[in-house]
Amino acid sequence: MASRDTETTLAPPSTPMGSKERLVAAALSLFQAKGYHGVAISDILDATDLPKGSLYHHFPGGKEELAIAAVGFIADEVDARLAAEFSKNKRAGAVLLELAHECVLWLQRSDYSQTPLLGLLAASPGESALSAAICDAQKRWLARFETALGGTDAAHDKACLALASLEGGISLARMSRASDLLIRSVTLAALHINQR
Amino acid sequence: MASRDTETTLAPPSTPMGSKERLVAAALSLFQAKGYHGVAISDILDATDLPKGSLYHHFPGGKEELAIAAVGFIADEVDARLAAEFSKNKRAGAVLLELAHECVLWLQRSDYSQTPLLGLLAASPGESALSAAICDAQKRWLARFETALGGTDAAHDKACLALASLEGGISLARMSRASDLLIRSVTLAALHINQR
DNA sequence: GCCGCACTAGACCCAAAGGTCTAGTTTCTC
DNA sequence: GAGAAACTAGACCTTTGGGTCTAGTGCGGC
Repeated sequence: MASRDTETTLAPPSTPMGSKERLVAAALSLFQAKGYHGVAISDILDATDLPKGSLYHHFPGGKEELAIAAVGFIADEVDARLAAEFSKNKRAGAVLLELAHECVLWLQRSDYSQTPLLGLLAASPGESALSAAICDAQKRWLARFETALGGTDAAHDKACLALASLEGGISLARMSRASDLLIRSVTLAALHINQR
Repeated sequence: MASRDTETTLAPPSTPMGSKERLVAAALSLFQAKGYHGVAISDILDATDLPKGSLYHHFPGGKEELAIAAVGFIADEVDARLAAEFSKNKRAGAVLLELAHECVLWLQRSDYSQTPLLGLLAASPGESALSAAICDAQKRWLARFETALGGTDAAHDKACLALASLEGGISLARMSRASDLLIRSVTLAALHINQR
């Protein structure tokens, strides 16, 4: 799954290939903009110009299965990205800031309608497989930061702050349509994380 | 509106009086748990044991007007709370931590289904009056922290980090059903905020 | 050439969504 | 105690939701 080339953005592939990929890309983008319940199947169909039959062929589980696939996609995307950055021995704070800047671009490009990452998906049906997928994604990202920060208990704390300031900052920025709110919080968090 | 006595919790009033107040309380709680689109009018009606007529009598604007009222309620609540705490000359970090601990209680009491504050509401119809209400609430809270921190530019940054770590931390904690993630990020943020 | 498969196509279905409307009932006010 | 407001009650309507199903289409192997 996700046979991406060496792109570096968090965006869905610019030239979606098969209809399955197109469905995932459109679903991800819509879910990030309006949340799970805010997106109708027909919205996704409209965005992809695909008929219902295709969707239910590729995702017999319907909306939820598609959402899970979308979460899995972005989870892999970010995870791979983090792995790549950390493998260059960059400092955690720098990686965090870089990620934030990319999110800003992403926000601005979509006129603040889309929030990258998982924030909005959280309003998903409780106790479902989808929640589990989201939770899993977050755990993986958290783990990346944690190990990059040394794996100690303090590292765990810092990793939490990193992700929290990112997701929270995105939320702030999105609502106020002001990307500097994201940058401010993440910059400060990065500063703290890099200490010692 | 919100003729609350001297309670100190973020929770809706324990003894809701009129049906209008009950509607707002139930709506707030449901919206915080499942997001705007995740809640059906009938859910709110079920929760309050009120007929449709009552809802549309008090809120002719329907679901959105009710949501705006709910946002206004929590906005006032938190704002008043912040004002009270800061008037005692408490340090901003301490106030933030206190707030976080209350959120933890709130999360645990609702079995991690509810997120206090506005996080989930964000998945609201874009460009609506509701978004404006949410944005306004966030601005007010941000301003409280900012002035309490001295009103400087650095204070603004710190205020952003405070709110971001809170909202982001709640999101992390909720998804993983682990309140320590919230505490960890906020504690670290508070530490940084209190510096200098 | 034709069989089978992966996929497209979209009509169709039922339940639930948000909202309207008209009757009641209560509760003030005078 | 009469009349008007404020509020409750719930039947009803319309649209949209997610999902099913059957028919078709293109394309591979043999």
